[in-house]
Amino acid sequence: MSIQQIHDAESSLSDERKIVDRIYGAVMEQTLAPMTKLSESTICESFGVGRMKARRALLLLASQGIVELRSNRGAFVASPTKSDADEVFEARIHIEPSLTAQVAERIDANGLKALTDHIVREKAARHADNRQEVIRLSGEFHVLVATVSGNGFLTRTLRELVTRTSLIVAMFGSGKSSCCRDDEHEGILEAIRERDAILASHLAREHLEHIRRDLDFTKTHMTGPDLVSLLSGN
Amino acid sequence: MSIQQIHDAESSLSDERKIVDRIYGAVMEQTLAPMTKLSESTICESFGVGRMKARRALLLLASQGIVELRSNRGAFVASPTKSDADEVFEARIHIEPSLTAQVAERIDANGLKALTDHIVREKAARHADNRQEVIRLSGEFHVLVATVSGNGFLTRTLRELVTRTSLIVAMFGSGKSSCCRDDEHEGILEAIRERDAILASHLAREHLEHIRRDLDFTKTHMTGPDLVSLLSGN
DNA sequence: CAGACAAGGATTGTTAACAATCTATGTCAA
DNA sequence: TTGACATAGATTGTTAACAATCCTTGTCTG
Repeated sequence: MSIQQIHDAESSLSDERKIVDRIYGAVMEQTLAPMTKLSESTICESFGVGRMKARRALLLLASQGIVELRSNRGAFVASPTKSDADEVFEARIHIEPSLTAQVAERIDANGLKALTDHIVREKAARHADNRQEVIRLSGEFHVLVATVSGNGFLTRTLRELVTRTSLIVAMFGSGKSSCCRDDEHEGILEAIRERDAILASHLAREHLEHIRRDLDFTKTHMTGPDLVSLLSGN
Repeated sequence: MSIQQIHDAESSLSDERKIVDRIYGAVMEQTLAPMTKLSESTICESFGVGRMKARRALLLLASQGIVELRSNRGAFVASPTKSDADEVFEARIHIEPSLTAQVAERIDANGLKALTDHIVREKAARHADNRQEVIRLSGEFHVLVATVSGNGFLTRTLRELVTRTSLIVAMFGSGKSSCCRDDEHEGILEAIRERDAILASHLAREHLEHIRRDLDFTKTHMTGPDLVSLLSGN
């Protein structure tokens, strides 16, 4: 009976949640590029769900700015503008330094282990030159900091911000350092481990500013270049 | 042609948006109490929309924690727990002081006028003893600060936080000062007007802590008391 | 009289068909 | 050859009917 209920909960609520999570993940590891079309039929077939579930999932993604719904045209992976990028980084700079400071003050052994383990995985992925894994883990580090703070609201908020950052990097990233440098994450972890809230906060802020500094907003919005390069490529 | 398009956009996308906005408003002025059932038929009739629009609106509200969807049971206005309240205030204390400081540094004449006008309306409502209006405007002040900062993401985030705070106050508010004291808002505005970022930040934080301090988590979750009082009342 | 049980009604969840819009292909004329 | 136009296909938006679950009410038994 309870097993049935658990199964029900997994298959009813989690259907949409599962779709949303998968698309979040694909965006975070930059498998899904901005402006990619997400047709209902594609999602229905990929996840084996009805059209209703697919539409609900797309609505949820749209409400979080990951997907853009155009009337009678369908859903597309969002393509943030420079203005969007400014908003996202501004929001992150408001939130993350303060949050990181709090984590440094209050973290317990479990939280510290979670962060440490994550850094290990991140280094391993970087060492193995697994680009997708590196990108995904780099983003997830920031979400993990929110998670160990124990604040569900901020965890959700950061998840959205990090995912949107991934889209921003896909749009405006300047090749070389298109993802977080792991030594910066390591530095933040060190500050947290030593309970140095001020340093942790400072490093978090600098880290965000480094990411933003590596963006290049001069290049045309990837709409043009992408089409042009595709056309010239063929 | 363009008028038609505008109308289309208003009636297609804005249908759900309109429903969501109205429910947000009702929660903010405490017309909608926690745990109130929001049946699909009610929403369909109230807004003159089909069941699909109603369900989509409820899904959006649920994704923002304003509404709770229970499987096969329907949608209910959320009833935050103490733990939820802690998360919301923690998040607000991370965001609002920093945001208010930034506003103090960067605000322009238009923004200043918007905030000043708002305070005037707030005082008028308080003077007229219009409780609902006072509650609504008190909450909206915080959203307005985000709005004048020009950051759409943070505006949306604060809108959600303020609305959830309204539910928290409905659950745990200790009668007397169940809403913001306007002199505190006025003080924050003064600090902003004088470009004193540090003071503005400090006042914003204290203001939030005052609101939180006036909560009373000892009283049972309003589920019990409400039912009991209703029963004894009849 | 209290509590368990069952039937009916009401509400939600799902599916399928229909309508409307957009996109792509092919045709025709300049 | 190029451009506009029309038609056919595909995709999205909407509605309505169906299925499943839950809640209420009434009944029956201990």
